[in-house]
Amino acid sequence: MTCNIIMQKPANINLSEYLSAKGLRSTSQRDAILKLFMAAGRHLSAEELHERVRKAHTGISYATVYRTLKLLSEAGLAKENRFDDGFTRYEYNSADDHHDHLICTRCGEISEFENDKIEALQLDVAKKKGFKVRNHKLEIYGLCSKCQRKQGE
Amino acid sequence: MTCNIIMQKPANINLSEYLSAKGLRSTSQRDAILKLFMAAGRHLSAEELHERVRKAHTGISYATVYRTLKLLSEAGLAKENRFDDGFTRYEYNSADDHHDHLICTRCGEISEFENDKIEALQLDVAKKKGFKVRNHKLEIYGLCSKCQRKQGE
DNA sequence: GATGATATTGCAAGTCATTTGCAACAAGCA
DNA sequence: TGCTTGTTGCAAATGACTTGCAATATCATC
Ligand SMILES: [Mn+2]
Ligand SMILES: [Mn+2]
Ligand SMILES: [Zn+2]
Ligand SMILES: [Zn+2]
Repeated sequence: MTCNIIMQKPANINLSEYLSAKGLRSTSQRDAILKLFMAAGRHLSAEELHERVRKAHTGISYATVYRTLKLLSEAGLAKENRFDDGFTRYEYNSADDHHDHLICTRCGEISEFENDKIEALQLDVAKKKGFKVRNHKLEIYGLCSKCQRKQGE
Repeated sequence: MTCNIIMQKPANINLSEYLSAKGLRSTSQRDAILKLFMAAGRHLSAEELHERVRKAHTGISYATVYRTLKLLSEAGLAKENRFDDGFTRYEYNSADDHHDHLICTRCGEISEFENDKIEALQLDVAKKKGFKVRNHKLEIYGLCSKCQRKQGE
């Protein structure tokens, strides 16, 4: 018997601990934003997250969403992605997760993949150039299967 | 006996032909910008190009550099790159050239590579998901060999 | 070579996502 | 409860890039 609910792997960071360790404060806004950020699917823009946040907790400002998203990124709870659509998208950063993205340019769907061979080949390439890799970004743009069918509509 | 001078492969497009085919006009600004764009190393921002252009031909505006860069991209003579440093960088687009980038986050050096295995594996990944690839972007960020030596300075 | 329709330019002003100054406010320790 | 200092909402600022517009230049036509 398996669990069909998609579970988010827990992050290796706890927000309240991070905050108090840094002399920062827990606020209802931060709690609300983190909660909705985790509950939401991945790859939200600040605007999309703000929209969800304001529905549940009126009065939370745009600026606070931005500031909190930056905080979460610094804390390691969020990861920033700049795809080719003009704004930054954030995704929940579960522990030790690395993946790259397939992005549908028609409907915006973003799917994820991991490929150890590609990762290894990247290191080979870098090694040949004496380059020390810190991070990388692989984005594949095109049409998802649904949108291929819809082509020509 | 080999040629040590790095030669730019010729583009498959000629600007004046492109312009007249589209009912557009050749101007001294466009000529100057293209000339300096090609002469310069790769991956220039609009600002960097404008700086070079204004040194040689006073009076050419920022807006014209931007407009010309967009024109060159549409003509297939330039390629836009959005790395993680906040602005668009353009590179001369020689015929049938595809490559990916290694970017030094300390000095900004950008080097290029091609790796057929990685390209093939990307297609495999996409195929498994029923995804039709249109283009992709692989950027490896880290430290170039020079900057590794300078670390700690 | 002069003419005229229209593309192009420089400038200033406008976009748009994101950031920031600031005064009102709230967390958390004493 | 009081007080220090971090946090918020709002509006204004940023900064890369774009655009409206009047002046100017190109080029097909005469
Ligand atoms: Mn992702
Ligand atoms: Mn390149
Ligand atoms: Zn799609
Ligand atoms: Zn370097």
